[in-house]
Amino acid sequence: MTPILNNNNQQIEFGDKQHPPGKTKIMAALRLLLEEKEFVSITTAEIAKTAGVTEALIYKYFQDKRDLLHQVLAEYLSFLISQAETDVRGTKGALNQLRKLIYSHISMYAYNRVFARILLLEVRNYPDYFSSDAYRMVKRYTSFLLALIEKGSEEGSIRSDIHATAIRQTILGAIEHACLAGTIFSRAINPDQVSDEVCQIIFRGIAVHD
Amino acid sequence: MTPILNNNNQQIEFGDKQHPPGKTKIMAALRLLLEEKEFVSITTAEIAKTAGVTEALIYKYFQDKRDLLHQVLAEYLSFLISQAETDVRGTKGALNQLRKLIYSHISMYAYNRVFARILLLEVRNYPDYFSSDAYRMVKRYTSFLLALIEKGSEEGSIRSDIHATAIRQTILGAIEHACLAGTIFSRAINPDQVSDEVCQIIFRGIAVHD
Amino acid sequence: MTPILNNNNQQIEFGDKQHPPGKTKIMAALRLLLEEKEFVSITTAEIAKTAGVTEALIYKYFQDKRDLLHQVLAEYLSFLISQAETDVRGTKGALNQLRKLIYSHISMYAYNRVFARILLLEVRNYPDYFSSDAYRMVKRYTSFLLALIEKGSEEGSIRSDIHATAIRQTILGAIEHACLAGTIFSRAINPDQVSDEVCQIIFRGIAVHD
Amino acid sequence: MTPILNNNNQQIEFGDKQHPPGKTKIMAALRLLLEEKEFVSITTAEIAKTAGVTEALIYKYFQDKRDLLHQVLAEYLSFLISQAETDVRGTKGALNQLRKLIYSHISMYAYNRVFARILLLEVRNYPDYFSSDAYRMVKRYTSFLLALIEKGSEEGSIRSDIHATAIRQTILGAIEHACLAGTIFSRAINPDQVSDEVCQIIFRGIAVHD
DNA sequence: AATGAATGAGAATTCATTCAT
DNA sequence: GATGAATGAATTCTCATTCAT
Repeated sequence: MTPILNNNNQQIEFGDKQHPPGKTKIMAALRLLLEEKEFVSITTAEIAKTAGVTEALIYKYFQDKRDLLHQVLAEYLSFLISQAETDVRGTKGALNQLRKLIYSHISMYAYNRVFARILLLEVRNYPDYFSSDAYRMVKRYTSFLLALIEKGSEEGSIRSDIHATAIRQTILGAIEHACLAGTIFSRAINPDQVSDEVCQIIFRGIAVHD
Repeated sequence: MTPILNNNNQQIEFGDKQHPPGKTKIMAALRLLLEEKEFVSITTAEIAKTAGVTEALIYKYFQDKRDLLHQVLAEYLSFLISQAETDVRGTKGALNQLRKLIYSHISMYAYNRVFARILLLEVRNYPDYFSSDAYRMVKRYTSFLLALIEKGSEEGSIRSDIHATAIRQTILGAIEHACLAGTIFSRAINPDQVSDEVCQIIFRGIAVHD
Repeated sequence: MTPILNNNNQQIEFGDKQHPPGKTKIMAALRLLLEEKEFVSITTAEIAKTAGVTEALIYKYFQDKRDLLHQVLAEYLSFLISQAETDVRGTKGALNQLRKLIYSHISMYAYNRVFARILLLEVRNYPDYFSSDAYRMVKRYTSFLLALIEKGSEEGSIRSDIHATAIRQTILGAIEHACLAGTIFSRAINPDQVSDEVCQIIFRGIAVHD
Repeated sequence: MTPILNNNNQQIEFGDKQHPPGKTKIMAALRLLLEEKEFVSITTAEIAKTAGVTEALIYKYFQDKRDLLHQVLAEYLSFLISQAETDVRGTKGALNQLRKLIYSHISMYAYNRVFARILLLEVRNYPDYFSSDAYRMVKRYTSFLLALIEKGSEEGSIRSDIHATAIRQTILGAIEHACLAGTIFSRAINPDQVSDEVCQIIFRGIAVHD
């Protein structure tokens, strides 16, 4: 089993539990298999066998193998997004909100290695990802992040002499890079430490100011 | 033809011109094809045809298709490394050296899209990359970067209250993320602008200090 | 068609008719093709074409080309074994039973050249045969033969100053060598004559006793 | 190194030492490789590498890969034949001569596993063997054996109511089968024991005579 | 006597995918 | 909601072999 976990390490229940059992089993099977190998070397036969269904059933619920991957990713993203919204609602001040969001984002990778694998390594190489629902959700998430940065600029807590998009880029890059090695080499990621480091650098810079 | 270009957009000549002609043609063919599609959808038949040799010759010079990819990557990396060494030699002060290096790194991606494709998108998903010579060169490059950051800390120009590795991570993450979109969507990357943005944020932070 | 024949030249019906149609066709196709050429020069494409199925189906039912060969062999062996059991049940005295068994064994080769080809020429060179089910059946058969010889020794009809295993070895060697030339050069094997010769020599020896 | 050994475990020197060094090295390389795997899974590239020459050189001295195998076999056979002639010259009485020959034949297999592999497992499946020089040498050897049996019949020491060819068949079959298992599973063959067993059975029969 | 470079042609095997039931 | 049977189409990789030098 590879359930989806929140940043208290608790298993998430999805609202979309209305999946037929076969579909649920297939998605769980792919999640399980992604713990151990890359998507390309997972065959539909393997997925079906792990799920305890026939290969044909995969094509009942998913357009093709990549669509399955994207739907699995979308489930994770829907959680990440609702988490981000909750975070912002429960915090005051753009910088604090940003810090909270960075922490949640890193936690998501830390507790859901499969999510990290998919988003950081598996989907990007193939053009079809960029027209998937999952990608649309990513855009939604990053827009949300951008809006937060812009709000910070207006507030006066975030520098306004740098493009908000450049700031977003750097934050996301820092997060991803910090989690990439852990993901690739299956090493533990410590969300507290990593988010502190990222925030220190991004918020205050590395140069010694005099 | 897809020659390797430096940051003045000039074609690089490799010292290792001692390749047999067939090998050179094969590597050039892969570079050319990578301009237009992902590695997985490039067939060995296509590579051979483009190179004007037979498929079998690929397997004389490369262990398999991925080894070819890694060797192509290694050629780019050998240039990136020598460039980094030159940069540091020609500049004074860790921060300035770092800025120069960031600029060169981004330029390398900007002028050699194929290099960016390979390093940012194609090799990471497959475990065999991490035991390749190319990966060893990447490690060499990042060690070099780390040493530079440590030197900055000693000099007093770079904060020493943050792990040098965390700083490196953030820099590399920022660079990669900044170049990733351009690489994926084949959009131009402006090395001056991108490196300025990255340096502003990383060097000075995003928070308004009072 | 290359059905399996008993020593009255009658076609054998297998109990294991529960094969899916494609699997049956593939096995029949290989039997047919083995009438005319060696296993190595039979391609999977040829097998599929002869069977009227696609090559891929072969790999649905068999692990690889050799596994197909082993499964075809196993079908023959399952018949040989049941034949041997029948022979022994219907005859009295170890020597007579042995003679009957030798006759049946030689008949099996005589009437099923493909079986002879496979067992005497095709499987032995490759180590994987020795971990196949087919090989396990051969062991079962030769154990049965050994038990028969031991019974003869206890009865007093077979010399007990020679290892039963040595006797078995010599009998099997004599049978195989006698059938080998016929198999290789596609010459008819006369079961009556060959089994008489083998039995005369093995049972009574070649030296003139005085 | 895989030299050819006689039945005193001494290394044989061939008269045909006039081979050019490359040819000798290639034949030795094949002998060495055959200690560990089947002929089909030995590649010409491997042979060349082991021999320390280029693949092209193999085709200078041998028509093709199988011709190389046959020439290696022929060297062994030339020794077996001269050994057989020596044996007969030094012994009196057809049965004694036969016994000596059986012993030498088994010793040859016992001390030269590669020879056994080639003759018992590798050459038979392929029709081209039967038009090779090596096969002609085998025929010469078996004719020699047949003549010996016929001489025994005339002498009165060997039964004349059985075809000499049937006797020869049984003897060769017994020897081969006795050595086959040892060859396949790389188990030691004890020439004294095996030849005793074979001779006991073949010479005196297995039935208890009253 | 020997080599470096290159090839032709196949050949097994893989895998996602479909469809009738 | 699910399956058993079968396929199409490709794709990597292998390997013996050749030839100019």
